[in-house]
Amino acid sequence: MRISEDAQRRVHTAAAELGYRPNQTARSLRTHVTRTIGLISDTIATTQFAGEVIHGALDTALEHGYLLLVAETSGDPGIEKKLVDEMLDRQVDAVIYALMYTKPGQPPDALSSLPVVLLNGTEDCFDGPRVLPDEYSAGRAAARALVDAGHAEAIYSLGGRHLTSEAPNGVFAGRQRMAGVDEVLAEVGTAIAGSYECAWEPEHGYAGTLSLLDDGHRPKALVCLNDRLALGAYQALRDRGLRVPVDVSVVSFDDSDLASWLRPALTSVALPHYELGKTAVSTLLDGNRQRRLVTVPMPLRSRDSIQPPRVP
Amino acid sequence: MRISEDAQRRVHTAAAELGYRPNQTARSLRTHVTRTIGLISDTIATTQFAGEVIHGALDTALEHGYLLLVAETSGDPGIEKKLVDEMLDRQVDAVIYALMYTKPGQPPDALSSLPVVLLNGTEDCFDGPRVLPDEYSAGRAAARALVDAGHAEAIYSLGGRHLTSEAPNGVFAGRQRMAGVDEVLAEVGTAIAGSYECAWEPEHGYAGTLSLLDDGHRPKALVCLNDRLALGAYQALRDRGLRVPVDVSVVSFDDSDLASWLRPALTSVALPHYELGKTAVSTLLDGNRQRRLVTVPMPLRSRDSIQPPRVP
DNA sequence: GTGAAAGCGCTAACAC
DNA sequence: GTGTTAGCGCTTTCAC
Repeated sequence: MRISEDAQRRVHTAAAELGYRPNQTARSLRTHVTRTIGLISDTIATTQFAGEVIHGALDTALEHGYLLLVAETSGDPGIEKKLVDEMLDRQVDAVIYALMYTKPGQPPDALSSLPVVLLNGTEDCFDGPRVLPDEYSAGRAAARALVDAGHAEAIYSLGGRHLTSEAPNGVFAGRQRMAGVDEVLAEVGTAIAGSYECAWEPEHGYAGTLSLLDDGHRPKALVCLNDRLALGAYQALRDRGLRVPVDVSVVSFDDSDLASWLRPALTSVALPHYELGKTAVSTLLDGNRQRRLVTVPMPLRSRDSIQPPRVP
Repeated sequence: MRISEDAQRRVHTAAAELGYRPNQTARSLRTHVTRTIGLISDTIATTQFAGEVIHGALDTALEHGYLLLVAETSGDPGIEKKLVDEMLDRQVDAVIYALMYTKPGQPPDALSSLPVVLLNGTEDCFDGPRVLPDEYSAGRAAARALVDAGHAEAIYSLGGRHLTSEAPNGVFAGRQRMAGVDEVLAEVGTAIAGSYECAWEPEHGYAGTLSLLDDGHRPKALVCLNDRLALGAYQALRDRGLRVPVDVSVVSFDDSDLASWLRPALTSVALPHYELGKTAVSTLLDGNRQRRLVTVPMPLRSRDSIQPPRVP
């Protein structure tokens, strides 16, 4: 100790008073760490998804002194390349490569030099951590909610696995959710009475519900594969004079704003956007770059759209 | 020219082949420019607002070789301070200080040293460029849509200026929109038949519509101050056996996803989130730091919720 | 015009 | 341990 404690303290107070902060740029040049994480997404706009993901990611990043460079490719490989280059130029420490919804897709090779976590990507050839919502358990939770209320018969699915001409195998979330639903129903000795396969948009929910009804089906419960489908279902049921939940119980997925806006308020299994963002960052920061799957629970949000089936 | 053109070309091709890119950190240390813009928002999550704003801001930023450091304060001054410090440490070139919805609020003093544009802030004591949606013209456009369809009588407002006990003067958007509506109606020699003042959430839209109806009012047209109120209004009208647009025409504001999901699809004056983001960045980059107001048009999106009034 | 050298603000390595 | 120095990769300045 060549300088006195007093002197040291005086320097520190002076620094604090002057508001001295080390220059991060200079520090980065020397150390090659920028304390900045890139968040590259295919689409941040269309859905409410992104906002919460960013929020969760940012909160966790900030706790560790990191900031987020956020960008969106719009699915355009040209933009993606430019974005990746710009981020590399700025020497981001790591990247979250996020997809708007759970589907195949993986980060470009240019990113292979740094830590990357794949958010929402089902591509299992990606050689690093992937974080995904636990869609299978979500399906189980939805079915459980119905079963626990006493439902067993005439349970229909609206949306199903999202089987359409463009996606003949459906979508990942659909397959997983339906697998969970089917399993729980099987466990209590029953099964889905019918499934209307379609794209997960309100108009198909409306059309699907009408088509079910007009084909003579009499659903006592509807598993809507997302809230937008449930919106369509509500409209159709009302048009046919059926009441939710008195005549038909409804359970759904996503827990978007819609779920709480609808009347009766919709019971829905939440897509945990915020947690997904948090988990992506903490997975990135835990130092383990090994290939693995990190799964985030999807909690059931119980509201007013489920009640025990009426005995005829 | 000491080196031959050929040598120069060979160097350039070699650089391109090796994928050489100048180190932005080193460059920044030397030049004090990072080609990075900070986007600080009070809330990016809750609303779909943020996604599109970020998208627009990013697109424009990228065109100019800039990237976006995105952060959210959650309205917490402590977080805000930390965020601002972190951004200052990283030497962002400029900052967009954005508010989730149009209201008072201004950037902290710590940012006064660099170019800032205030997005969605009504605080006119802020000494720099502000960008705001043109709510007044939006009000005019909504009223015009009704008037052009032949409406003049029994036009009610739902939501009004958002007069509540917490906000006794309402909100900026409400005051502006209603001013525009009132003016257009006055121009054609009529006026609002009544206004239901409330917070702009679906349940109030529902309650407000019912209360209007039950008080003996017979609206032929409803100006809903946002789409969520319109959702509530649709539910209430349906409950009372009134059809949109046959019995009641509806026009709304925001043009959120809801507007296209509702049946009949809702005519709504759009909040141009994407354009707001674009405009914020281009305003930031045009070099003019003077205090001024940049206004972004709100376009009418015509759908199926307006038709001429029935003659009794 | 062209080439060399200084230096941005910091930290890691190195002598003492 | 503690003080000094070299150098991160670039741009700008200044000699030539």
